[in-house]
Amino acid sequence: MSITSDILRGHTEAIILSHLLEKDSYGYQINKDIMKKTDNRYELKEATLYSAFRRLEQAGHIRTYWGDETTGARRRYYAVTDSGRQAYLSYKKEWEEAKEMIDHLLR
Amino acid sequence: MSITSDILRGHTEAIILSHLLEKDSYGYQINKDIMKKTDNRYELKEATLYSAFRRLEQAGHIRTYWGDETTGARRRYYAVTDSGRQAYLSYKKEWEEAKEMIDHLLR
DNA sequence: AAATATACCTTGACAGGCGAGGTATATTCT
DNA sequence: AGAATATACCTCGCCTGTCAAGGTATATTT
Repeated sequence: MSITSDILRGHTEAIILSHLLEKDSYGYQINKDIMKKTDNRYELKEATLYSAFRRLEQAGHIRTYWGDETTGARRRYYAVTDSGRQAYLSYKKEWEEAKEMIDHLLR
Repeated sequence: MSITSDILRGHTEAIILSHLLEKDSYGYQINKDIMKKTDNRYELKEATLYSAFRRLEQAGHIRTYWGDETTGARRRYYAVTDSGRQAYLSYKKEWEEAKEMIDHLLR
């Protein structure tokens, strides 16, 4: 496993929540968007993405609904819940703290 | 597993290398030092610490020697090798990049 | 007709973190 | 003197997030 993967580990859910806070979206799109946002430096792998969706839904942080496409493949959309908004803020705070700590420890 | 643990995951080796760059040290001491450095907000658990030592030694990033204590329990000291210095710099650079990326994705 | 793009999903392996347990020596407390 | 604590080392086996590999279905492009 690359170092990058391990450094990014644990941020998946926060990244998804953050992205969904902008607007509801679906798996395939999120995957593409993250790659674009990072200039292809980071790909949120599909298997990782879907297992994160399951955890987030299980925790009540997101809810899902099917899109009403009349053409093309069906899309399962995800939306952040109130609980998800809270979780995002909590994650964010934790990240700020962790960032400071790691910076300190790696000095 | 707490969120913090997952966020910290993957930084263990870098944290150890960084610490050893200051001065050679041994397991028990490093464990205490990290706790002190972080105001007890983060404990590098012993099992985690020792498995990281094994990996670092395996990779040639650290070498070990026994202390010459005439009293108290014996101490196994660890020292960073040239390869370890390189690895530290590489880790550090990756961290700076990852940090920027996560900040961007969590915006 | 075949290839590609869009879109969903599951399974099983892998690796790092760590709880729980173990050993041994020295010091402090009652 | 005996018990408890601190110092110091270590291993085993579970847990969990990541991801390679595989699968399905529809629409478009070649």
